[in-house]
Formats: sequence, C-alpha cells, structure tokens
Amino acid sequence: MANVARLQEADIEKIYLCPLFKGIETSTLAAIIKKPYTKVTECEDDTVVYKAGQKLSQMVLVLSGELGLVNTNFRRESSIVEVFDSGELFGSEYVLATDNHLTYDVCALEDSKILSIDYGKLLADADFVKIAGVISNNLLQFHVAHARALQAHIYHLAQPTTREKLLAYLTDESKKAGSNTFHIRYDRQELADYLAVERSAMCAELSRMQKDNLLTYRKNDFTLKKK
Amino acid sequence: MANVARLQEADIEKIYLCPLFKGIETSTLAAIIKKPYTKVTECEDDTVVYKAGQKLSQMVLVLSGELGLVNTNFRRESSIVEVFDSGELFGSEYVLATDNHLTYDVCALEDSKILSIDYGKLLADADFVKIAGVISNNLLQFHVAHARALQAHIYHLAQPTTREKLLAYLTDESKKAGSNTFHIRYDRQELADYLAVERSAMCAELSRMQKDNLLTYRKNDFTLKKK
DNA sequence: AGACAGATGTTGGTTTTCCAACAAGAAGAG
DNA sequence: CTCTTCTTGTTGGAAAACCAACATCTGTCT
Repeated sequence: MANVARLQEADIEKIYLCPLFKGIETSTLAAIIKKPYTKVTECEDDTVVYKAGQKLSQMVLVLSGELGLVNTNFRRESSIVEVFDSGELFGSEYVLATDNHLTYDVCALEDSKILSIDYGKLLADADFVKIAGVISNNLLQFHVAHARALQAHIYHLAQPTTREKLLAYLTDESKKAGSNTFHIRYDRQELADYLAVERSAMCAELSRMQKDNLLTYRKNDFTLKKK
Repeated sequence: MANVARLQEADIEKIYLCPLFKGIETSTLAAIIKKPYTKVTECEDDTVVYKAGQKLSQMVLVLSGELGLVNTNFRRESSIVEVFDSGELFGSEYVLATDNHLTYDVCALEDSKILSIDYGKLLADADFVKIAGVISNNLLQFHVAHARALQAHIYHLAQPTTREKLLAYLTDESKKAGSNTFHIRYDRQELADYLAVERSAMCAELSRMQKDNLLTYRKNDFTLKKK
C-alpha cells in the first residue's frame, strides 16, 4: 500500500508550518525527521493506510494529497467522516488517548504523501528531552483551538433550516472579522459540504436572503445588514 | 447576579470526580478550593454569568444546575450553542487559547452553583508546583477525548436524513459497546436534540426502521440487525 | 477575441421533515 | 387501585430540502 519516499522542498515547508512544531528550531526538526521512528510514506489513491480497530501510535502530517476517515456501518456501507487536507495534522487525538484504537479506517482519498511520527518514541528520545514540553504544550494549544472550531461547526450544523445554518455561520465569521463585511474561505460547494446541505439549494437560499435584505454578497465577500 | 456560596457534600463529590483533577490527592484539592482564586458562586436562572467579548481566565465546573453558551446573532436573536450540565467542565478551551475572549455569553439556564478557578494563578501558585504537570496533562487528555466526541457528533449531524443520522449514531454506539445490542444514554427528546431533528419525526422514523427490519428497540435498549 | 472549463445561480417536481395535536404506554404518589 | 405526569408513538397537512437539469457568469488559455 505504501512506499517509503523522499521529502521535497514543499514538504519541508509543510513540516515547518505545522502547529505541532511551533517554536522548535529548524535544525532540531531536521534531526527529528531523520529518526527511524519518523517515516515519509506515499499512499496510493483509494487505499487504506490504517485500519479501523488497530492501535494508532503515530501522529500523521499530510504533506500532499488528502486523507480521510472512512466509516463503515453495520450494513457495510462506507462514508467519509472527516477529510484531512495537505498541511493538516491527524492522529494526536488517538495517540494521546487512553484508548488509542482507531474507530474509522484512515484512507488515502488521492495519491498522497504523509509524514508519520511515533509520538511515544519521540518523547522518550534522549536527544529531544528539552522540546518535549514545547511539543506537549503545542498539542494542547492545537486541541483547544480545534475544540472551538468543532463546537462552532456543531452549532452551525444543528440549525434547523438552511437559512439559519447560513446565518449562524456568517454571523460567526462576521464576529471573527470584527466587521459586517468579511471574506469567507469556502467556495459554494465547500460551504454546502460544511453545512451539510445541497449546493444548489443553498445558492437559492442565499439569493432569497439577499432579496429579503438580510445580506449582500459577491463571490466570497459578504456583508450582513444590521436590523 | 451571583453570590458567594458554601460547598455541600454533593459539590465536593463533583469536584473529586472532575477529570481535571484526576490523580490529585483529596487533601491537595481541599487546599486548592480554599485559595482566593477559587470561588464558589450561585447564579440565578436566566442570568448572564460571563459576557461575550470579555476575557475568560477561569475554568468553570458546574456543581449543580445548568449553564449554557448563548449566541446572539446580528439580528439580536439568541440561541443556545452548548449546554453544560452538572459535573461538566467549561472554559479551558478559552483559558488556554492565545485569544481567550468569549465568543458567546455564558448564561445560567437554571439556578446553578459553580466552582471557578483562575488557571493562571493556580499554575503560578508555589504551593502546587508539583501538580501543575498533572493538571496540564489531564487537560490534554480531556480535550483529546472531547475532540473525538465532537468529531463523531459532527459526523452524525452531517448525515442528510433522519434515518441516516440515527444509523450513524447507533452504529457508533454499537461499536463502542462491542456488540449489536447496546444501551444508549439519551431519552428520545435528548436524542432528537443531539441529532437536531424533531422528536416525533424521529420516533416515527425509528418505527419505520423497525418495520424495515433494520433494528429492534425497547426504551433505551437497541439491537442492530446485521445484513 | 473566441472557446472552454469551472463556479455560481435558477427552476419545478419529488421526497423528507416539520409541526401540532392527539393516543398509548410507563412510572410514581396518594 | 386511580389519578397524574412524563415519555414514547402516531398521524396528516404545511413547509422545507433534495435532486436534476439547465442558465449564467468568470476567469483562463490560445
């Protein structure tokens, strides 16, 4: 399924930018990458990288391509739980937990390249005693920020109608930007996926909302109108 | 809004059980509770405990009653983002973040009693240097477990139909229990809230699923039928 | 400029959910 | 036991979302 691969310039960049390694010297990072418990792997499109049920002891940084958590229900129907794009970190919620068994398959959704690091071995490595605290703290920061994003996502998804989903999401984005006028990072299809609605129905709802004088928009720039 | 109050027997129990304090001696806990940066407060039903926009430097344990995060959108309509029941911990995702401004109001949804601890002052307290690492690690554990619960919740909510929401949730519960037969902790109204659907419509869908021979249930005990 | 691809917007018929009201069943108190 | 209350289940009309198909817009390439 997977072959050991070499790092490209762009891959190194991704590693430096990963929040897990914030505040860590590039020379130290370079040393970590060379350790035997750190591996670079290429994963072919549509293959299982880690199987549901197995213990996960590695943290995984997606260098290129796309991984996904894939659930299979009791009728053997599969669906995607979460997508990890290039640059995103996955696995720390398993590695650190008392129960580190994967609940879903981890699959390559495209031809992908990943960096995997055995967290236990990294922490135990005498060469990196000094940075263990930094990494552990980075992880806490990461999860805290992530928790707030997930919490907000749940709130947006829990709205009963498409209009309310959009308003909940856009209100939060407006608050983040500190202005009634703001830019969103999703295109229409991505926004529809995020809110778990049909793209075309969502477009239609946006039109109606504009007609109802709730907001104006052009591409990814929105303005909410005050009452 | 809030009066300083005394701790009851039941409150102390809640504090001992809080995952934040796992592995910490009861004598140490008793000392923490007496510190001036630790406060017990009674909050009247339907009052704002912490206002959106303010910085939150306390972690809050709900001793009795119920707190809620309340969002107000740009049209000044309010709705509940998340509920914190008795025994649940709130605030660490703000306290630890680089930006610790509250994005929502924190309100008492019932007459409630809370324990609030200033995390920065606790960590800085010379009396508790030895347990700082334990608490920090407990927090990481807590957030990691929470992240998986939130992730699963998002997956359940993102299903397009009531039937699929139910199947996603029930399949996960079945996997957790390690059996096709299992017990769920929600009653029908709570399950409907969790999945963001109408209770009555959900009941009807459960009936249809039973008729379609997908599962059987009686009260909170479910059995999924294999294909 | 013209051709093309990809993103965004529009529409109408079908399916699903909501909603409100009521029925049936279970649990507890007097 | 009956009465009460709470939870769960059922139903039909109204509202919303889905879906597929098509129209329009925008940016890019040659």
